[in-house]
Amino acid sequence: MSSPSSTGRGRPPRLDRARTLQTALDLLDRSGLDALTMRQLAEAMEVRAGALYRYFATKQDLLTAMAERMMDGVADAAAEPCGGDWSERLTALARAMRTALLARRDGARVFAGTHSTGENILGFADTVVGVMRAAGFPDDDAARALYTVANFTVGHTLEEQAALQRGDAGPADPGVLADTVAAGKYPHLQAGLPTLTSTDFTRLFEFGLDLLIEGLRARR
Amino acid sequence: MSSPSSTGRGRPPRLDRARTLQTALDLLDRSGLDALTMRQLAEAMEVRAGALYRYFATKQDLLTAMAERMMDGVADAAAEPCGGDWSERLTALARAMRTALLARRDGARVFAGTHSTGENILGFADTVVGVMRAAGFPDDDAARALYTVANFTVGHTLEEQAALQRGDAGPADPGVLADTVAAGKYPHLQAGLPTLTSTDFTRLFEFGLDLLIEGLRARR
DNA sequence: ACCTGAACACCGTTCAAGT
DNA sequence: ACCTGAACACCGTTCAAGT
Repeated sequence: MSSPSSTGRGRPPRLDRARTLQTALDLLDRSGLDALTMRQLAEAMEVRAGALYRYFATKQDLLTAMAERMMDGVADAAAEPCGGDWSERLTALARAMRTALLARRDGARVFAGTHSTGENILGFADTVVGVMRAAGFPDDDAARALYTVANFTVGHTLEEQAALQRGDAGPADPGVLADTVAAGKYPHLQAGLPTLTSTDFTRLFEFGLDLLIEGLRARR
Repeated sequence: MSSPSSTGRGRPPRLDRARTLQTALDLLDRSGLDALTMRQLAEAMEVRAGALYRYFATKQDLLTAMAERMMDGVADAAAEPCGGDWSERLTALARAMRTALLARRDGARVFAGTHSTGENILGFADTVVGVMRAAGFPDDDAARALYTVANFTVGHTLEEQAALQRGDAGPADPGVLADTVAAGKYPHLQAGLPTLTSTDFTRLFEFGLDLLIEGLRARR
């Protein structure tokens, strides 16, 4: 064990993994992913950028640890609907994942850009597959359901946070879209305009999630 | 009209939007998104980086144009299943989108990071909504179906290309996962291991797409 | 009109040297 | 053991000046 702060020898460290991670998450919320640089983080911790590399080998490692931490407690959502069947549990898990990503600025982008193998995501994955197996789904369908729900949730939340950051009112920007569509081309988009520019991302997410659940029900 | 190369005055330009865009796409395929810098692109075009800004106001604008170009012809996929019903057409459109993103290195990342309002994506969106409306779906469900299918497709392909770039054999890396899972925790992941480490991303995509189609069928 | 040269204000990362 | 200082090899973007 030659990892940092292993014994009481030497100066007490001004840095540690946990505090660095927390400061990084705070900085993410304040400034967004593009402004989350090793130098800005170092400044927030009152050290030089080089010092951070004692605790995270690369910035990618830091981002992975951030993604892992975002998923803290998400798997517990399966236990919430006590008497719930598989569909209620799976719905609760997907909602909890979206909520966790939405809870931090650029949360979906951070998650999509990393590949954690920590206990929070593995625990989440195990829980989802477990719910499906307990419901009688074969192992391969249970595994595929995990990916489908997770990929949809990430894809949706990526779009949702991007639209929020762009300042769009809803899934599509009303101003831009209305002008283009009014020209006469895209008649179907014109018909869908109220929904396309609606602000209700939650309803959009629930729609897609419901499709997946119904599709799984049909397969069972 | 004071845009570049408007009249025959002055030196013939060594640069233009179309050639720059094509070179950028070629460079993307050769080097990947992280190595696609304005300086590297300029070098490939034998100019200095500053010259590119006469044709694209920002790098983000260039990436948006790249994403738009990737979607070229994707909407045509709806016409392919000639006698097909809405479900076959929607399936064809989703497959065509995934194929288009897979066709270029980091295609999904480029697409997810931009927000084109060009005729290729608007045409794609209009076509998808049109297929759903023609099938009798109400306008709001048609619009939501578009987002659900698109967000799932982007989310899936993002994961697929990330796994390919990581060199994983399948959706999850066998080596890493097998070790962690063998420890005894995550019993459900252990059961799903064959599928989780399977190399068949196409099958995974088709599974999710089928769930969405079946969910839509149930709603209609 | 189109491009160069040079700068501005940054990046992630490394590593000898200090304490 | 832990951090600084300084460097390396880059970024995106701007803009006066050349041709």
